[in-house]
Amino acid sequence: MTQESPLGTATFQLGILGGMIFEAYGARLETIGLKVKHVAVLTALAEFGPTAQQDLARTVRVAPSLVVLYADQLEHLDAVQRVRDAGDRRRQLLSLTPAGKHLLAKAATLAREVDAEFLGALRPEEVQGLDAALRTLSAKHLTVPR
Amino acid sequence: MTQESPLGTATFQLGILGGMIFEAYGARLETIGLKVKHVAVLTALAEFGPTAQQDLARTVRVAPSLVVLYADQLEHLDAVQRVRDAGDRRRQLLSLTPAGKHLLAKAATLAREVDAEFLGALRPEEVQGLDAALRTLSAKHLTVPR
DNA sequence: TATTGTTATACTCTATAACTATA
DNA sequence: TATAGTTATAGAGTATAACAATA
Repeated sequence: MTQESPLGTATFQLGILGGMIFEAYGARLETIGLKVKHVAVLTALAEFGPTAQQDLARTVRVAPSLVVLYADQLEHLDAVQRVRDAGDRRRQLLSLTPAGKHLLAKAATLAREVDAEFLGALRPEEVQGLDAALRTLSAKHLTVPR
Repeated sequence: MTQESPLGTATFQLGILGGMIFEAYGARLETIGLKVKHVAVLTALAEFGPTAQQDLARTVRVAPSLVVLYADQLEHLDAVQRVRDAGDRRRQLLSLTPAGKHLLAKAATLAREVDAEFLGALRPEEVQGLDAALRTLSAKHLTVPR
């Protein structure tokens, strides 16, 4: 029998749950003046070290002009520094400041709070199953496009 | 040791993966003239039967004015009908037409294609684990607010 | 007076394209 | 001439508030 509704698909459920989770996360991030995209930028910098804005645009999958905006706002919060690349003076390398690392740690704490809130309904073995699947999916899909 | 990045949290991974999945799903839905929100409305109608637009707004968690827009567009596709509630003539009941059911079935097929594409990297037991967790989470969070 | 659906308006987010400075 | 970053502009999406019809 053909399934006549998308309700039971992983696509539909992951999409909707992901949206709800980011909504909840965004609400908590407001308390430290960040949005989810800011956290994505900070996370990329922590992961890859100082990075040119153009490269960051590919990593976070947003237009280069948006990276300018996020960088401006994060610089305003003293979370990142722009440093001219000595070798190629067109490039601005973004790097995390100590305040930025601190902010990222706070963002991580808030994310774990949302984890607890949303995953609280799961039994331990379900949490394990979810984590295992997410690990594999992240390794496959959360990569940096070239 | 405190985890200094949100990268490993379920919140971060579910949010980003959910966004990527809906992006891929949206691209496929274009081929049948729908967006994800349209599918959400159609799914709700299939699940709950003819529904007033105000109630639909709560179910799909969007502003009532947006339901008007989606209903207009879906009516244009002959996917839904507006019928005045005889008992309360202020209410417009939205109901699925045969064409709407057909469209929803197509949307379900496309969702399963995205499932296959994204979950293809998972081993069978990981798929099982993910499905079990999603089922529980959907039961908890994908409910209709009162 | 309250509620349903609708319309009008405004705001947020983001993409595209033009501009500048370096290469 | 090509590329990195920036700025300007425009479009999509959505929320808020005002309005009309019905209760």
